Amino acid sequence: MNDALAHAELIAVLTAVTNDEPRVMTVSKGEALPSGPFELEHRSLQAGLREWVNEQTGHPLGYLEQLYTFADRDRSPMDKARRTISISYLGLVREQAAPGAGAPGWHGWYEYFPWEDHREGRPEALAGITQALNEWAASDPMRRDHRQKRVDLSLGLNGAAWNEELALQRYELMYEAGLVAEAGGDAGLPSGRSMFADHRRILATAITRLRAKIKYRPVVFELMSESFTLSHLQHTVEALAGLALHKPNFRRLIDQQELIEETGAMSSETGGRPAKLYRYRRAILEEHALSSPRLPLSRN
Amino acid sequence: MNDALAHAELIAVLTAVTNDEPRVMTVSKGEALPSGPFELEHRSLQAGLREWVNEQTGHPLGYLEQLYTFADRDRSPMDKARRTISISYLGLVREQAAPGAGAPGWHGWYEYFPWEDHREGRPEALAGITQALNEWAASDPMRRDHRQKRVDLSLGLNGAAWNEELALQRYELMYEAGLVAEAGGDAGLPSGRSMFADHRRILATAITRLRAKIKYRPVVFELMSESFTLSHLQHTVEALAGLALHKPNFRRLIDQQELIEETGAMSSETGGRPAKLYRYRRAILEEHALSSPRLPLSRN
DNA sequence: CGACATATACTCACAGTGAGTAAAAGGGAT
DNA sequence: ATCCCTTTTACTCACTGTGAGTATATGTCG
Repeated sequence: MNDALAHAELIAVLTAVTNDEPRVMTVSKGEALPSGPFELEHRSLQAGLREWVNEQTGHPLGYLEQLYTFADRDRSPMDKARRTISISYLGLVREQAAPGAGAPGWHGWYEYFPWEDHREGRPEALAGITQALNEWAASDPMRRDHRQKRVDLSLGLNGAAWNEELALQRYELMYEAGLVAEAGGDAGLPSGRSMFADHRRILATAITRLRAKIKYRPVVFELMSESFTLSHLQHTVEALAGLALHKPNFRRLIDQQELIEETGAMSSETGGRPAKLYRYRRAILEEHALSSPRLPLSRN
Repeated sequence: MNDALAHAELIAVLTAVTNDEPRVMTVSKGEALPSGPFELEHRSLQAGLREWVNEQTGHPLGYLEQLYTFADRDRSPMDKARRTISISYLGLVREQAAPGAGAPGWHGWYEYFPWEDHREGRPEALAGITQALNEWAASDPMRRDHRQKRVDLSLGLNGAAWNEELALQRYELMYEAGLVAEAGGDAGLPSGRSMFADHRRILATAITRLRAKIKYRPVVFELMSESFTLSHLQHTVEALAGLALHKPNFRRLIDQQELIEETGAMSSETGGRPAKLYRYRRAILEEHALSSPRLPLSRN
């Protein structure tokens, strides 16, 4: 039997939100995600990553979730006798622990994906990308319709609405069309900053996962400091989703879920009426199940 | 640096639904999930698994999705110089390809998890389990309340509703309480058939994942044959969810999503009024986004 | 031919959601 | 002090989607 011996490598996407801007921890001046070998002493993969992040960054790591494992042959083309298995994780870091705006190592999500931030309307970056993808779709007479539909759905064109969860799909579409630097060409488009190997793809995976998860699990609170205002909470969600939310309805949503409680204190940060401070009720997870999509049940 | 050399092992949870019963492919007379080494020739993990399943089982494999990767030290206690990394996958097999009821290698989900099938009401198996878990909760004076809440929520007691997606949570709770054979004791409870190593845990992971996924992605159709009746479709979903569904509402749900279309033919299988046959519209995935939980958007 | 079984079609009340408006409570300028 | 500006907080209203139940069509079997 051809016994497969392999390297195991852990890759971390550590995310924090500071100043209403989602950020990711990087190394090599923002060129790569932090990664390290899985070593024999580690109890488990998760434990390995935790230890390793602590050593290297000093950031206490709260929420941690596995993203994806891959071992494509193309990734280690040099060494034919060994394969590298990469296991990627998504980790959330609390705001207080995150460094200031200009601190080294942390870069904004939207430096890498300028077209993903729709908080102030459709970003300009999308204009050029839309045109380039439309041309790419038209360029293959055989698959034209199929390609055009993929483009429309991904970018929210021709009647389709923008869907923030399709971040990974969009990146892969641009990769396939050769619009990003990692795939060769980059015809002067605002196609965002590129990264080492497939690290930007991993970041896109993390963004997609997190954008989906905030809708049905209270993970945002892993990014918030102990107490916060409702506006602050909303801005954090908006930063992650890359969308502007409806204030009254956001508030209704939050308190009908009973996720938070008042601390009693107030905040007078932003030159308007002072806002109540809230804290997350951890106990909620034990009280009642969170709403998830439902099947049409029958009572008997 | 302590370079981590490791074995890579692929584990597959292959599921089909035959005769309205969800089944999983097994080896060793139902004692283990099929697994095999990841070899150097394989292009990628996914490709490796596909090849390997084809060789071993001859079943064409449709949908395939990564489940989880783990490498706990406890799993390979003998060999200290090498670690085994296990990468598990969920695969869906179409009904027509699946063998008959008594065929070797395929076993019903609910042999391993008798308490998970609520299609005909709460199964009897839950009575004993409920009692045992309540006793377990009460046995630790310090953590009593916390434990009791976990039990109530997992099993749907004291006001909580049964949530079919908690299959993994339930198994882990029973494991923690020492009620399953894999964790030592099994005090004569109907705690289901056990499996090699942590394979039953992996199966529980697959069940949980699939039960969640059928709600927001049209994966059921990966299990159906080319044409089917609405009742057949419903029974397949019910088999997976382990729940009875409300017929009129199930139908409404399906056709308002425009997932299927009539073939024109009829089926006169089950001694009542003949039913229309339908087929899945693959094109739907390109037409409009599937509904997912939504954030309260703002229009500008 | 009538009882039975299943498929299919329609109805109705209600809760949750999208969207917008109004009032409250601070700071700062005049 | 008063008025303006900003932000928080509170309330309203129409509408759609969902839970639940009932009625009708169309076959088979005794």
